[in-house]
Amino acid sequence: MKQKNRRDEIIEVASSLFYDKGFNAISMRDIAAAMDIKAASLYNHIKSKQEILAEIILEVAKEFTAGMESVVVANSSAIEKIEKVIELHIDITVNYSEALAALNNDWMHLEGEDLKSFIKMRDDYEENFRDIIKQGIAANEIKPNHPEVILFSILSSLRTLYIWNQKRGKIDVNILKKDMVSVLINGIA
Amino acid sequence: MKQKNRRDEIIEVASSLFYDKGFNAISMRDIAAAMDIKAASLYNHIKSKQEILAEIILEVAKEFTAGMESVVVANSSAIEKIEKVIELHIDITVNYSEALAALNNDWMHLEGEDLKSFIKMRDDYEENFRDIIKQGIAANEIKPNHPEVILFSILSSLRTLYIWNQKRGKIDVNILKKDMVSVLINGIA
DNA sequence: TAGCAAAACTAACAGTTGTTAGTTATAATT
DNA sequence: AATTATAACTAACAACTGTTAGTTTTGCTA
Repeated sequence: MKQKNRRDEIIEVASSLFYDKGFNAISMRDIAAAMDIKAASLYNHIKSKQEILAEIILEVAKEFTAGMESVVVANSSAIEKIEKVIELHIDITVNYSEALAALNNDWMHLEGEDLKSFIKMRDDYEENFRDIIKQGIAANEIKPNHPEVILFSILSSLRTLYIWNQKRGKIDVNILKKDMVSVLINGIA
Repeated sequence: MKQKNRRDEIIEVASSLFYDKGFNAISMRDIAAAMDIKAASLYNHIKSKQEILAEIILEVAKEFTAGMESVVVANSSAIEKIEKVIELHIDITVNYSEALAALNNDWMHLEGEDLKSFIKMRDDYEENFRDIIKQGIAANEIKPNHPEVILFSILSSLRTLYIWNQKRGKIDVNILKKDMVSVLINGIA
């Protein structure tokens, strides 16, 4: 098997640079400089700049897809499922905080098959979430507001958590889970 | 007074191109092509690409600042103030949907004084919002969850509203206001 | 110590970037 | 009809982009 250490290092360094300025503002020479090598040397380990982006984004996207699938098949109430989704996002945020910036802001710079499969994963994910909410409304667990408003209110908070979790002194993960579940499900008032 | 029509047109076209791919992925030649002129001609109306970005972002940022200031001085309960902030975001989203993409995703590409004043406006805005929440907790209007969690849960939803409001068939503004207030303040359960 | 694969290097490519200088066309005003 | 401001144009710049070809260094294994 191909040795992967150096390649992973490139992807990690790139993630961290993309985090601050985005994919298009970072050049291959920037990535190389951050590793104290020359840009051409990167190509001993990776095929293209695109490949780096795809690697970063699709790895996390697959985590979300897998996590959502295990929530969907569980035998739980809608509210319990939403709690599980909230916890899923928090766990991924803690483990992949830098990759999440690329996933949120640079996915549109993916190309070809990578772009297509990202969009499919994202749409499927949202559709699963929407179904959970609709079932919750049908079962009188969830107030009958516009499902789309509920979906995007929760999902927006979860998707941008990565910004806040590093901006302010990191809140303990368990307190964060408890408080987010409380705020997003029971409201603030 | 200098005639501003053509200049505004450039900024509008640029906004719309930045919306899809971000500031760095759009060249001056792209903007010019979208207006059926040559890139060099743009410089009869604007000083630099940076100026376009600053114009787009700072105009909306000032709207938020002004709106928040009028909420802060109002003689209302914390919950009423938060309702007003939600409505402020929805109104701005409807009127400036394309500029909001730049504000959210490309603010870090501002430079010098523009960057400094954007960050100051953003920090002040968040600080005002945080204070409203803290007052609400102190007055027993708001449940005593971590103020930062409440702040970012609401603000994340509001800040990314521009994506959803165009993605799905636009929901009527008044229904949107009612439902968002309901979901964000009273929760979904 | 010799051989070899991994991973660095230098040099260069063709294309793109934001921007400037200098010039011409357009259209309104005198 | 002549003047003038506005806004377009062509041409070019220096710097930067992702990437490649070919070469040298590095460090492990035989």
